[in-house]
Amino acid sequence: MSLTLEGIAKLAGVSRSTVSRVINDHKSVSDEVREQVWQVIHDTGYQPHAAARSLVTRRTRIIGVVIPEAVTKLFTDPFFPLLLYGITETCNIHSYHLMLSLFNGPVGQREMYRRIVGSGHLDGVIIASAHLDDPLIPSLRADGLPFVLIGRHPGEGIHTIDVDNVGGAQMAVEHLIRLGHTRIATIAGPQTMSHGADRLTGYRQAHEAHRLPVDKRLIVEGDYTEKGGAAGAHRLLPLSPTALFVASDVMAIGALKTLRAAGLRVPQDVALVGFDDVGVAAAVEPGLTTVRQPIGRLGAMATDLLLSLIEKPPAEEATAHHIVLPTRLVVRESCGVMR
Amino acid sequence: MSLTLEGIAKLAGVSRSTVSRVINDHKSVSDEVREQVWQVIHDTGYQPHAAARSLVTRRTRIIGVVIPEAVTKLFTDPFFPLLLYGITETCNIHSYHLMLSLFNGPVGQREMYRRIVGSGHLDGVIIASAHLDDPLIPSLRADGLPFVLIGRHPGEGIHTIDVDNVGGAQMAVEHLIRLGHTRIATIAGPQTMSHGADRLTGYRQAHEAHRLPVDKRLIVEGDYTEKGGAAGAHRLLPLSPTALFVASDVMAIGALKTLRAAGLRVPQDVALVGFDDVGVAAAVEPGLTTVRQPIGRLGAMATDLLLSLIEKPPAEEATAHHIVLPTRLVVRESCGVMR
DNA sequence: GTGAAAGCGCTAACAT
DNA sequence: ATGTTAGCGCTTTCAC
Repeated sequence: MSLTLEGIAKLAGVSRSTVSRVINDHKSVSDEVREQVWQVIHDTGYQPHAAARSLVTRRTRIIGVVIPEAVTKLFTDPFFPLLLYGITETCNIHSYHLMLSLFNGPVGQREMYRRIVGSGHLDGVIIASAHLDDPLIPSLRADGLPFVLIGRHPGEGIHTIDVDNVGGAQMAVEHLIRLGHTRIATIAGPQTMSHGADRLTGYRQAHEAHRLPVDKRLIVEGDYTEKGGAAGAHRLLPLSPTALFVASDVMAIGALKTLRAAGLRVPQDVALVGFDDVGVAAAVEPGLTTVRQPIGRLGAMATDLLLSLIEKPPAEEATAHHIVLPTRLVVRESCGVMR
Repeated sequence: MSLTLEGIAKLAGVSRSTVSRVINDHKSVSDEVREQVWQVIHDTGYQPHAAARSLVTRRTRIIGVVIPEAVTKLFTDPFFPLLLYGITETCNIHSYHLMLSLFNGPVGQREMYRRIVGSGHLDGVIIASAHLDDPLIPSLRADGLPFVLIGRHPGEGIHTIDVDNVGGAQMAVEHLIRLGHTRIATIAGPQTMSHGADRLTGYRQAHEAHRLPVDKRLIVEGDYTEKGGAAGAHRLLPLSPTALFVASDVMAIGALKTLRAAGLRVPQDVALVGFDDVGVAAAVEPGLTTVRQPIGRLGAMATDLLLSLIEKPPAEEATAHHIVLPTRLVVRESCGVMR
């Protein structure tokens, strides 16, 4: 494959420029010549050299996906695989490539960032960090590289896309309220991450909407691990809530185990709703009512948005997109009916 | 960042070549000048343009990771996330980048392959396909692009790396045999994939080693899904095996459910050993004895091997590497002791 | 509609 | 030890 434009040109009996025009689908080439050149290209299996092309077009057709905090999340959570899947699907459709960068937390992040962004490898970046104050974000803005953030962010003019964490949580808790529960506890996620904060907001909004007071003692914060869920449930049990809204899949598993160990039945003794980051909890506990999130679509839409940003750069300071994908409640027996 | 070598050269009062030498750490530059140039580079935050560099060096410092059959596996199986994690770790250490390609099975694979490999984007590729007859492999060999296959492959001269599926399975089954079991059934994986075949081989070898006959009816094939595991167990129950070796994590969960639904206790009625693709089954069922595989290290070592292939191309037809990482048996109560 | 020629930013001989 | 020069393979004016 050390065939170049020049080679094709010779074989087709035309000039480099003509072959280039054919490849890039320019108008001004006679149908006859175009046909012929394509023939040669196909016969030889020629492919233009990406680097050479990038050098002049300043485009690579590569987008980056940056996932900080890989260690902790990647194993436990099928969120990232699904997200990646959605992203690659869309990349495949549009003939883009995907460069994946995983970090182990903030250490060396700054330097990694420079390596990734500074080398000009990327046309744009998807950041899958829900940290509300991620240091990458100001850097990216400064560099003027198109990027889309998965999650929410307080900053201005940042394109974000997220599943509806607030709405999902609210739906879940309202469901419990409608079943008659009034002492609904929650094991929330980390409040420094947007989904953690949002799901708690939803919990609060549900109470407000139904004029139910929020008992702060019924709110504990977990860390999205099974252990955290178990510990959270442990702290909540003495307060004898009748229902429990757990802000993540994996924590729900932990909470379930604690409940069972305490001899409590679900939903007879404690009703339970989880946030289904993708089905782990539901797989373990088929009866679990959960909020379902379209993670694959999230990845796909993030990519679509990014590509549109890349291909038609928005007019100076056009307003940023903030896409929110609806979540839905999958009701199963774990909520029971309040006796 | 539209600063170029030329710019740095001017600022430092030297020529392009000198700056280039400094960047590429060539010997022949006076310490004084070298120092000075680095200063300017740091001050300006200059980074060489990757495409321009690649165009002349014919190196991109990007490796590809190709995962066919993404749809089916990616969700269910934490194998890929862990593998990716190991790979990125190693890439980070060596300042390589990772391009991820996921396919949905063979459709369009050929064309995707050309896009990925033909464009010259990649210095090498890791193929995470255990299909014994993956069509990518001959193509890659023909192209002369360095690649490492995760899994096993019948072809000559192919660098492969895998966890010890045969040994792990054999260890697991021998453990059951030592506990006194003689009717050990297995739910095997797909026999068209190397790990599927290998784990069954291990099962057979364990029997041979202990001069135990293999009852073919006790071997059923699953598809690595929970459903497949449940169905497999269902087919095996009438044959009343005293022990069960399940060739995958997820299938073990399915099998467990079937056993329970049938009112059978583990290990009292049926002893169980699983193949822990990463802990899903063990998480669900903490008492489950499993074969543990070092998937993260698998990714890391695959990358190390690939990079060494890239950086010092082996002498014409040096013998290929076939690395096998040991697995170990994590014994928990699910094996019980044969009464 | 087509070709000739100028570069994109870098590295690597080749001079000095 | 440093500068000069010639490309790497492509796109893109600019002529014709």
